[in-house]
Amino acid sequence: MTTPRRRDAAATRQLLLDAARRRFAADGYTATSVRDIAAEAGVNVALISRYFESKEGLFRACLRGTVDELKQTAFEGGPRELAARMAGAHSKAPNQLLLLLRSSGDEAAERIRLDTLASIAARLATAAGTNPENPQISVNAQFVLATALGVVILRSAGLEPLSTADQDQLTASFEKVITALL
Amino acid sequence: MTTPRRRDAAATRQLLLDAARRRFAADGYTATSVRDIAAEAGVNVALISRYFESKEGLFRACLRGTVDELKQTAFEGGPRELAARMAGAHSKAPNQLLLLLRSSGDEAAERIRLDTLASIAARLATAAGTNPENPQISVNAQFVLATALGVVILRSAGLEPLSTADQDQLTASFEKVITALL
DNA sequence: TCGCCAAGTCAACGAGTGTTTATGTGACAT
DNA sequence: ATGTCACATAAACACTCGTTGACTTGGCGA
Repeated sequence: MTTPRRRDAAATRQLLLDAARRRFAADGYTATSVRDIAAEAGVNVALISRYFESKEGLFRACLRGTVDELKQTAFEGGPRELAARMAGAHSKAPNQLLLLLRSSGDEAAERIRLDTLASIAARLATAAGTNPENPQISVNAQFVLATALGVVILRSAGLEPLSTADQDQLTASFEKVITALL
Repeated sequence: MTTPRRRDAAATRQLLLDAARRRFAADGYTATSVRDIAAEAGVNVALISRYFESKEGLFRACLRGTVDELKQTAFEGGPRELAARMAGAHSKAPNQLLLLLRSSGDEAAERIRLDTLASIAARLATAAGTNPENPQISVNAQFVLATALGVVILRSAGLEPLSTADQDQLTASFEKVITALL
């Protein structure tokens, strides 16, 4: 095992990715400048273009990471487990979900965003065990997704008492929505 | 009745307001430039500063209009009426709700935004007739609001089948959420 | 009819944007 | 110890942003 190098391309790349995810999720794409990201990461601005080609490239890389993480999370179990998992995602990694709502104007990124959202809703519908062919069920599953996203937004906006609600309260509300819709 | 004047300050002011509402709601605050708004309104850019003092002033004016309209809409009746009213708002004036989610970075506007959202949730809770002192009820009411906002976002993003769902389908799903939570 | 003032136009400003280019520099292989 | 090259930096680029001031023009009152 080598001691951490002072000049490590992979490490600084990761620093940029982490900083960008936080900034993009918090302030949105256009409101975040590459200088903001570089400053938060503690590296030089030019490295963004070097490692990610462009600001859009950096955003796509952030999105790719989020999509990968979401693909790994399993949607299984009854409504109670599903609700608990959702509430956990809110307190653990709210940035992941927020990022899916940030529009960049880039065509490719927008398609990834939409496909990911649709995929989550579809997995929700099938996990619920209800007939996925029923169109009303699809709408209901996307309603559940809408609820989860709306909660993330309102919490990040600082709306009380939602933003300080503990995990049990979130789980209870989520469970009611899920059982009612799926 | 006078013929419409070619140079009408009030009329051009309204043109700017309408264009700004559309643009801000669709693309967000920072992603929308004053030149975009002026072009869509068909007027000169300098008139924004003249009539609204600044871009922030124009945004505040848009927000004020939305808040006024929302204050006039009544939240009364049973879950079915509430659900129908919500579904109607989505097909009629989605921009109004979207605008409440657009952050401008301006302190005053942000406070108006948050206060309005909290007020809607509170009115939802009291309209449901349940005990508003129960903290879990407050969270549930804000969950209903979160669902409504999430649906607006997903619809504006073009997520199928949600964005092409008709009013009856939306009403049915909203009703399930409302009865489950309130 | 004509002067006046509100309504609208135009060009420019400084600040901030994303990106690139030339230059520096630290750490490993020899 | 030193040469070398990937890693990093700083300065500058061209461009867009919001805003401002001087200018023009249209339409109503006298």
